[in-house]
Amino acid sequence: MILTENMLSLEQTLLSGQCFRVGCRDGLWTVRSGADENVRELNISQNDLRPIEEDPYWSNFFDLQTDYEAMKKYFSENWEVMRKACLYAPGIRILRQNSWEALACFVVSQNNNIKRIMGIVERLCLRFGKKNSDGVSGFPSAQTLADAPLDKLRDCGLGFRDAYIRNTATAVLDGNIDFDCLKSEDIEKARKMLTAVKGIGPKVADCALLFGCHRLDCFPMDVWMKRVMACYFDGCDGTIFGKNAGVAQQYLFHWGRTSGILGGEKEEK
DNA sequence: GTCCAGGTTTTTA
DNA sequence: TAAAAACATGGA
Repeated sequence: MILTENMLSLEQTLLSGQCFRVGCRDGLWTVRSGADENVRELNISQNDLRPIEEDPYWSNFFDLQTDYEAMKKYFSENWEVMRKACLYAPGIRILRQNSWEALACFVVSQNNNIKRIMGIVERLCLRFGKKNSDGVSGFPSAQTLADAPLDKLRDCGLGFRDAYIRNTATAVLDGNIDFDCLKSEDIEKARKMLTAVKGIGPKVADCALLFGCHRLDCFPMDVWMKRVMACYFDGCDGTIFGKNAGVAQQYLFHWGRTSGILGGEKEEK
């Protein structure tokens, strides 16, 4: 397979607010993913994506087995606004991230901005995560964060989210949150399993399901998506887009937030 | 100094 | 029930 930029754009995918352990210097992207000593690091540039195609872990991470061309075609043929959003950033894909890491990161994300989220997540990894053989710190385990003193968590910049992170970690340890269930259960049951935790509301739950469990039917409604849906889709919810609504959501979110169409600011790099 | 950030919980009317 | 306030933190 020859991966074109229309099939995978590192910038569009990695900076669309779905993952937080990512950086770019002089066109070289660094991506880290995984918990504790299982963390992996990828260094890659847009003009040579072969390391992704040749490594099963990263092929899966970037979801290469899923046909985004077909989804974009379906969206574009049925909604003129979707056609614009798909043309605006055709290289977006939904990453297959570690479920626990994604859930915890989106708990951090509430009432927060992406730059700060990235900093907090990095400090959590450096302070609490175990390193792999290359010395890269992984995302800390649920056990580690459940056991961490709240003031040590807060030192990472979590603010009022410190207890939310602990609650979430504890729920995972106790089996009240079970990722196998989240991936297979009825979507409403999965949502309830998540929102039972104090600190996880409907938006964070949907992000955890879409970005951490690859539940493509989930359609996180943040302030940007509410504006997009109100302005261009007669106030409908995501169900109009069908079983892959979450993918439509990501194209619309990125378009609405960074194109200036809604009067939004351009995303800083 | 004020406002905001891919929200959620708690309080108030 | 529904709307408003509170919640930490740092950058604009």
